[in-house]
Amino acid sequence: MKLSTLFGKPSKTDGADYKIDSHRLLTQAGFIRESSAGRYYLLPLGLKVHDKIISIVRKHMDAAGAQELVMPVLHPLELWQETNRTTTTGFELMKITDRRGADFALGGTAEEMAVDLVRKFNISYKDLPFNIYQFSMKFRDEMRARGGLLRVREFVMKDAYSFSTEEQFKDTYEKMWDAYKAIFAEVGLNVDVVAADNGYIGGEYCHEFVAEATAGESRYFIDATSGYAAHEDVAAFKIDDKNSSEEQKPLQQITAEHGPTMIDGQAFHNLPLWQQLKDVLYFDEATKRYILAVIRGDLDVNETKLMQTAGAWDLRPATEEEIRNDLASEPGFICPVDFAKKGKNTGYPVIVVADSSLRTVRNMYGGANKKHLDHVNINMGRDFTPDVEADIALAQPGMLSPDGGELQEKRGIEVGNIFQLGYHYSSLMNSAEYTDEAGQRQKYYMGCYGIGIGRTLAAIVEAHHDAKGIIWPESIAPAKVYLARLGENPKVIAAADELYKQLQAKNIDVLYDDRDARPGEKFADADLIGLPYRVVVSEKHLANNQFELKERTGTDLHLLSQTELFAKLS
RNA sequence: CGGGGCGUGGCGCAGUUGGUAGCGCGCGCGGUUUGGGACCGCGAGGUCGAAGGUUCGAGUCCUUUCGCCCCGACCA
Repeated sequence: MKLSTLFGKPSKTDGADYKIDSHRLLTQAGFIRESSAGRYYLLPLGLKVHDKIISIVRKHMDAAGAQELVMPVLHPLELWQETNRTTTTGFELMKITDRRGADFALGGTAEEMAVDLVRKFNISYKDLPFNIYQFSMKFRDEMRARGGLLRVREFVMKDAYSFSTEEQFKDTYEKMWDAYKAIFAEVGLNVDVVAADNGYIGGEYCHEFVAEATAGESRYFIDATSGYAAHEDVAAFKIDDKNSSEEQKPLQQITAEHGPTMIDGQAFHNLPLWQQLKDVLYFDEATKRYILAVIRGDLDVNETKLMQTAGAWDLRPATEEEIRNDLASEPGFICPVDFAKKGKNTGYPVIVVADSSLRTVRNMYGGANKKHLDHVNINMGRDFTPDVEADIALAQPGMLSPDGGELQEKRGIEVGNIFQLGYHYSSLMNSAEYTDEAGQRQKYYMGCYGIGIGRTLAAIVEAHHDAKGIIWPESIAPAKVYLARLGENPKVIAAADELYKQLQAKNIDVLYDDRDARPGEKFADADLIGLPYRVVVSEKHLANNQFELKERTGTDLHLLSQTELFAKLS
């Protein structure tokens, strides 16, 4: 590669719109260019890195026994209808119609396609387990693209789908876990493996591989002493007892002229926040139910946990009109004691979900479903009985993990995940079965495993850069050596040209800066592009038959003979 | 989708009470330079996001619309 003819040269100026280092550096150094929001051109340098990441992923997937194939990008829409995912995906499905009027979804993930392929082969237990994967462009009509390559609308994903019996699954899942650890280690990323919510993909448990980064969007908690790690959506914690041994006092209603916030209530009663009963009313559009979440006043409702326990899909806060007119209560004074069982006008049912924290507190205070009327000495079980009692609370930094250590909050980039899908898809789709030893048809047990290649690339830059530019780990650098010649002395040019040829002959990837540019510009671009080694050919050192070598990570300049140079680089 | 901001050469920006578009970087050519982003000269490059309107006249005023960025609800 010669820089003089490279398409996509580095640029001195940067745009003002880049908020994230990887976005700015990758653009400035000539790796990517934006097309429209969330859609990027991958330029020659960027593609080299992208390809290297893919090779590493492929190597470890193959080693784990997975088999690569390619699926169509356009998915017959009937398949998505078969699993009811045309409306329930977390991302907007993009659709397209061909000339005959057949509807397709632009693939954003491919569980249905994988099942559809497998069921065409009428498999038996002898074929299990197996794992098939592909690298392909995924389309997601994200509500908001952001952060350069961190969150885009089109990206290459490695997606794998495993098929097995339930007994075999654990081994497959662990193999993928190990493969992912190896992949991210090899590309230079430290990742935390965190328990996460499986969302629209279905299934019962999953893990995200998160590269710690301030620019990341995922918030998660870890307990450094035990290794417990969980996304904030699912993070569990030990609940501290407050006054559960206190004697239950008689329930009372009192006039309470105060505003609608928690703070107003606390100030009025002059009691601790934890003794207040927090009530949050939601409506689930998917199942047409009101969900009243009740929790200790010092905690917040975790909507992901709430949706899981209540079986809700499409949760939104109830409006003031619904609270007043349909449920005969009052914003700021909602209380599960004598709360409506269903909407007066709509008839929609109400279910009350109580957080486990309410077991730790007695004689709570809270509203009485009328403006300026409060209850005191509310006790769960005596004064109201929830329909469901579960952990629906958001973890907070400093709380104790289920293992007893302190929870630390971290931020990171989710670069991969592994899902247990279980029988989710094989139950929803027809003929998703194999024949067992006894000749009986059985549903197979599935898992799926994704890695975003572009996001991984961006995460690597987030983790490896300085004020001057990118610092590529050697495993995925677009080339190993940045060769710069200084000045236009014919002897220097000849020597540099010769060195370039010899490096290529020895299969050392080299980017040759053969431009007629000043030294400062070449050094600046070398730092910006961030190859592991910089070799300089100059009049000054050529007189002694020496070349200068510098590592991107260091500041020392080494003067070496050509033999020494090759020894160092190969 | 809700809230905020912005659209003027490739990039970053200026453009006053409406009067027919300019600066820096970059790019091309010539020259002087050459160890941390040099300098001189010449030059190319813009339907001012789009459509409609007001006006003798619109980058500027009005309406509509499209795109982009940031914050929030989502995810590889």
